[in-house]
Amino acid sequence: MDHVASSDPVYLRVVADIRRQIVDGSLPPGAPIPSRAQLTRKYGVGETAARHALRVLASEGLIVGRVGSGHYVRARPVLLPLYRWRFHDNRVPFGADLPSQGTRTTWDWRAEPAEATPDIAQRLRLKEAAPVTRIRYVFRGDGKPVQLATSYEPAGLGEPVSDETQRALINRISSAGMKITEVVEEVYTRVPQPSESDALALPAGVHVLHVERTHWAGDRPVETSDIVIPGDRFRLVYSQSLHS
Amino acid sequence: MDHVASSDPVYLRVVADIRRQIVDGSLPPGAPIPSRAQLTRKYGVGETAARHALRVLASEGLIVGRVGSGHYVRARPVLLPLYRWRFHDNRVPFGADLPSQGTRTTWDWRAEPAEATPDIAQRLRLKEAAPVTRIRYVFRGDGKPVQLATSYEPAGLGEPVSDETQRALINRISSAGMKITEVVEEVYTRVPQPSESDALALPAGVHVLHVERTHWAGDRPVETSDIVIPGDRFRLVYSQSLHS
DNA sequence: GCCCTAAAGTTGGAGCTCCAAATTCCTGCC
DNA sequence: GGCAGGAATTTGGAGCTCCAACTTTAGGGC
Repeated sequence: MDHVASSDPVYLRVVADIRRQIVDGSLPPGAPIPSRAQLTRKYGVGETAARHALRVLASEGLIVGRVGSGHYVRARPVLLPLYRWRFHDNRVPFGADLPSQGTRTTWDWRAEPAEATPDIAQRLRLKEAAPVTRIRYVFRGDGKPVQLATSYEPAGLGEPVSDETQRALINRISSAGMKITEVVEEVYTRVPQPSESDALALPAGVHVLHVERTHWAGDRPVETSDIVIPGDRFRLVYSQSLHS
Repeated sequence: MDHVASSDPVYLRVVADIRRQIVDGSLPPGAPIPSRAQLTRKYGVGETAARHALRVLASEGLIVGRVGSGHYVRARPVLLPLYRWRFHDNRVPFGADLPSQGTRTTWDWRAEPAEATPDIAQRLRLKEAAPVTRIRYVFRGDGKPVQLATSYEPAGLGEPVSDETQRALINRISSAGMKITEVVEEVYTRVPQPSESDALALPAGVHVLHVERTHWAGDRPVETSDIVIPGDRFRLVYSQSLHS
């Protein structure tokens, strides 16, 4: 999952190892992370690498640094609940332009049980061949199909959004001057309400995630998924392309 | 907006200055960022600070580093379209427990025009007193009001999601074993489809953002907004508490 | 047993350096 | 004029160091 080649930067080796321990539970919430000095000894790396590793993990939200004390696994790791997300495969294979604002839009969808392929399983953080729900959409602009979309989600998440709901969403969004393809699949996940047992006051809040694969007409496929938070109080981040 | 106090780390000074130039356009897409060596001279900081600043900006997605060449403003900055987000003020002032799964849930909402207070304006990245839409929600669990929510969004984003739509969403989400408060306001923003003029193949994808302020019953107010992307292909990130 | 103080440890900022790999640019040769 | 090759830059990894601010721990005195 995390495989880091030996040719990769050493700090990534450290990151991957600690992250693995956090995810698999050997480092439970609240557990202290070895200090900079200890990491240099343990992994035989320089202080720069140890530092960099800790900074990456902290920026990932997996650990928290407390000045004078140390780094700790976040008391309420925000990682796990977010493993239930949805993967959306979004295609525009017709070479057609997207329907412009005001175009009458219709669509059909059909949900069906399926098994997670290795590809999908990895993205949804499920085991291979785990039960998933595949939802196929055909979007039409003025009657002409302009977009095919296939969405995968872990089985049991519930019924897909109904036709009316989706219509309402699309109408709302297109009235906001955005395009139809902005209607995407999303998974709402909430970290439970914060309590005083939290190591830090940070968590809480709502996470809305989306992973998307887009095949644009007349363009090379781009498989990305990014989430961006701008501004000075926020970190602005994007993920890398899924495939190169 | 970006104001960085003089007591703040110097690398943040550099970050803020370059970010400002990118956002206001003096550094247009594709423009080269001064190199490490130049930054040290220009700002009178050490190489570590210059480096750190560039890394932060790169991790924010505002610039791209090309080995051997330099750092450049991303051809398609992902920052601007995302400034249209929605702020959600979420309250549970009744001391009541949230309705558990299966509880019958009803709610009312009312949208009204308003002017952005300094507080809201800052979060929505609008000018002070800019027109916004305030939407007030009352959520009821088995008839008893359990949650008040106030949502602010830039005016003109479109009508709020209708009652039926919201009902459908809530039903869907609660059937997935999540709680009612997971129904949040979201803003869909899409970066235009990538083209070959992009400095890098990265952009594309969908951003779903949410800023939330939660006042939990019997708990100190927590004002946070976080977005998390787990896994090895993703950076996992959260923002800081909005206040302290 | 308790409290206060001092020492030790830890983070995070900041400085400097060296190097490999990649890009750019310029010079000189044909 | 065109091309090739080498020099100069630049990024990104990695190493080391010093220090202020803070936390934790340990010890000594009462």
